[in-house]
Amino acid sequence: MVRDALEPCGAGLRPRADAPVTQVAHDVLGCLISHAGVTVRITEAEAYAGSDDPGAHTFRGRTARNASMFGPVGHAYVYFTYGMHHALNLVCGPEGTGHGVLIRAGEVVDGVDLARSRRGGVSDRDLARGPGRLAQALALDRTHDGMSMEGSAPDLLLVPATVPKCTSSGPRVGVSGPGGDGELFPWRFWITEDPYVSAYRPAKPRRRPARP
DNA sequence: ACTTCGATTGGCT
DNA sequence: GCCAATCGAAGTG
Repeated sequence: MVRDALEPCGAGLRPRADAPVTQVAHDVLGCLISHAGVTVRITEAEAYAGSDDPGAHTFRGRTARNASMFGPVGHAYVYFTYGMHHALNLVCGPEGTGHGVLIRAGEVVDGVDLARSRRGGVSDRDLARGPGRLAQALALDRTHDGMSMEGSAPDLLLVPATVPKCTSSGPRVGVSGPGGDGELFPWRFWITEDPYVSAYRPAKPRRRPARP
């Protein structure tokens, strides 16, 4: 079995609770994820490991915002950030650990017209190239936080497709502090040389306020 | 109650 | 390359 970190679940797949979150982030590459009439082939994902991971939203424990990350696998964590963007995670690991995989980018392979209308005339390459863009293409917002990937008609469907020829890993995007150290947490995974992978940007250094 | 800033994006220099 | 947008979560007092 090639994708050991995923298991059958209703009409599709879900992360295995006993699989390392990094392996899930790798194994979702090349899979198809569908919501609201659009299907995306996943090209890039990042692992976040709860209380073990200073870069994770769940590092400091459960809050109203991140509660769904502490739930069981087979559900999504969708959060709102920067006052305007949403991002999609798959809940991973044993219930209560707060582990998850951020789906960072992909190629729209079905429902292209719908995705274009949601994304307002950008190039097809940019329809879902980046976490905020991908969430917009899939029409995801906070109302979808906690949605199920299970059942015969799940809210979010993950299915296998062609396994990528070659994958790469490296530091996570936009993660500052200890969790941003690629040597400790090289937990961004992508399909090597795929044009639908987002551009890497280092975390912006924290600016100190000027003191008069 | 108040302040800071974010797992980002798009527009402009 | 640089920065404004935009708002709520989380941290501080």
